[in-house]
Amino acid sequence: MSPATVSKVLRGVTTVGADNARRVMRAVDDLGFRRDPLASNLRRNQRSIIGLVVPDFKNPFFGALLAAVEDLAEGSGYRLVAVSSAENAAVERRQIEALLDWRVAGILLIPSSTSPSDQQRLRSEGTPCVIVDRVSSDASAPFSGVGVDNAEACAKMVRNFHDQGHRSLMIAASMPGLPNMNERIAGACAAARAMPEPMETEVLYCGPDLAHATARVAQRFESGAPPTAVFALFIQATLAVLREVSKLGLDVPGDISLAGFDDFEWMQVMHPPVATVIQPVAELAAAAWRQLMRHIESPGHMPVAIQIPCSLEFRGSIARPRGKSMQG
Amino acid sequence: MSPATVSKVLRGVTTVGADNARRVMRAVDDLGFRRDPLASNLRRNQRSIIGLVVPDFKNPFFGALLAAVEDLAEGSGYRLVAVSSAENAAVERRQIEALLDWRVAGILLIPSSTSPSDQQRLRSEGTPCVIVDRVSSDASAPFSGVGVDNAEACAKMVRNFHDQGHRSLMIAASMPGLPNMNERIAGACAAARAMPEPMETEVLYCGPDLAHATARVAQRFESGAPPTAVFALFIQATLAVLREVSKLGLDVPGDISLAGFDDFEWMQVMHPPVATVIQPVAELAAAAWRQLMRHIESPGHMPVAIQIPCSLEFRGSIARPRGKSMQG
DNA sequence: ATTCCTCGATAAATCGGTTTACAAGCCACA
DNA sequence: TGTGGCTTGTAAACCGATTTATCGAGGAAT
Repeated sequence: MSPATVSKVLRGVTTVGADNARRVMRAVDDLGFRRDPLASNLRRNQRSIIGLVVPDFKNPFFGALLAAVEDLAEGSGYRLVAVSSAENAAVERRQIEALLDWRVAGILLIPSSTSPSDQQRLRSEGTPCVIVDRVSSDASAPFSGVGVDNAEACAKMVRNFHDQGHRSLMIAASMPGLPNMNERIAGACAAARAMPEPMETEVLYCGPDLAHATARVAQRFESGAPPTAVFALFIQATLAVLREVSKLGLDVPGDISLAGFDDFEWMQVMHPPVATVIQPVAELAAAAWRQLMRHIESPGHMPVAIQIPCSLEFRGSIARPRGKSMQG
Repeated sequence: MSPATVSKVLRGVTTVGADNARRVMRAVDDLGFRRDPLASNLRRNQRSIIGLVVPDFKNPFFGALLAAVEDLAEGSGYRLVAVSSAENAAVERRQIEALLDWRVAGILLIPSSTSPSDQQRLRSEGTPCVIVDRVSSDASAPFSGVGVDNAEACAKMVRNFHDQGHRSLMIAASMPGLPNMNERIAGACAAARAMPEPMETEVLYCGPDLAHATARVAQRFESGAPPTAVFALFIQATLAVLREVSKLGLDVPGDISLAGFDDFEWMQVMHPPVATVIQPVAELAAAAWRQLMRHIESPGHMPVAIQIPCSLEFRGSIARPRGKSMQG
């Protein structure tokens, strides 16, 4: 029995006799033979691995994205290899190099570095790639991007603050530079400016992690009159605000109304539950996957930019500020 | 210039002339040549991939474990491929099969299925494997296990409840069957029985996810007198208890004291902050990695069981029950 | 009965890199 | 000068699969 015949049977090619096929199958069962998909890919020169670069495995938002993409990969006969860039440009570069070494069929990248030169270099490698979530709105971007409509979602949230009577808003962002963060800030500020009654807005950059965020928020709250509303644009800012507010003995939403970003399970368990912008993780993953498949199947495809709308959950952490009646 | 020479240079073999080595390096730089580690492994018959099977990417505890293991892998020249079993025995089996197809050098498994037959089958494949976190205390286990000292940690927590004056304790577990969950329950119950004054303990099985847990906890709280203390043994139970307690207008810790398991960022932000058992993720990952390396390097190695102690954080969610003075 | 055609099975080349075996070059020593 | 040891470079086999080309057997047609 020749290896070619075995290979045919295992791939389900029909040009093999029924009795011979049965013999092969039995031998496979008996010997516990498993074919090596890596060796197979080597010969076929057709790759079946998709790389996913995530900034932080500990963030359940990225965890959910990872789980969704893994499902899609399995459904399309691909295997997913997820790596973390640890929010670090150097690590990200190294991880992408490693994926390239593996000859992945494509890369889904949630960038942690903002440097466009890195993306240009990746572009020149020729491996299909789609930028996810942290999409730069730059029209000359080398890759397709799939993100959410950050500006519109934030505008809606700001309008809600305004309609509830808030006139002073603090926007708690992470660091300058992340494209989606910039969109959120811009969307929120633009909406505030467009309101019939002016809203005083300030942007507080809170740094990359909970420790920095807590320090920055504490510093801000100690240094002057706190705003009546806080819009925390990422999870650590939400946590930092909650911590500092409770430390100062302030009441949510009595003294300060709060909105967050992303829907984490604990948000609904707080009292009051935390209002938030919900990014549709499954749709995000599905759209990103679709784009990547398209780029893999037709390599000449032009990059496109896709924005998916978010939904908003107005929960108990937002209320009218003290002293504002329903009329005012 | 022959491929063999190039290969030698790239692997850093010394039997190649300095001038020739320089020529190769320059050509590599110019052509952007990258060697394929997969093809390399194929020929060397020496695998450099470690598989990690995790029950749920959305749980930050597993996310942290994944990040820690990824670091260790990179440090040892291995590449990590993380897959999710979605808390589902069939998916877990499929994922393990896939890793075996890849000829991984070893597997770190956080089991979601409790069936020992699956582990026996895996054992017979010969691929080194270490069970992490959900370790069965069974001495005849086919693999080394690295977990935490669940029983002792839970006993300490129960002792603290007792010393604070609590005499009725509800233990909120996930589902019967998970080994670490059983250890936690057993440790807590044994400690309760061993107290000088008797503690009334009940075990509530809450199911796999937040929806089930919320329903079960709600049902329990509606059906009879609530306990003065709740020990939630997994995150969804903690969240469910917090939600139901707040829905019923009860006060933590005034009406009910609460302790959780694992340290999530939001726990310190709640008011009161949630007391909890902290599993040392980094140590867990390091010990598991060490064991796996040992099994890979010396295949005949006997399985061992390692337990790492946890630390406890007694936070504001635990207090003396109402009506209990400091004296008793 | 011979030729042609089709179908199923096998041999051999291939993917990208490693390894073994061997040949060539150089120097020293008798 | 011839032989032996040592270094350096190359040819060829190989890892586990797939693919192409080839080949033989059997049936239909002449």
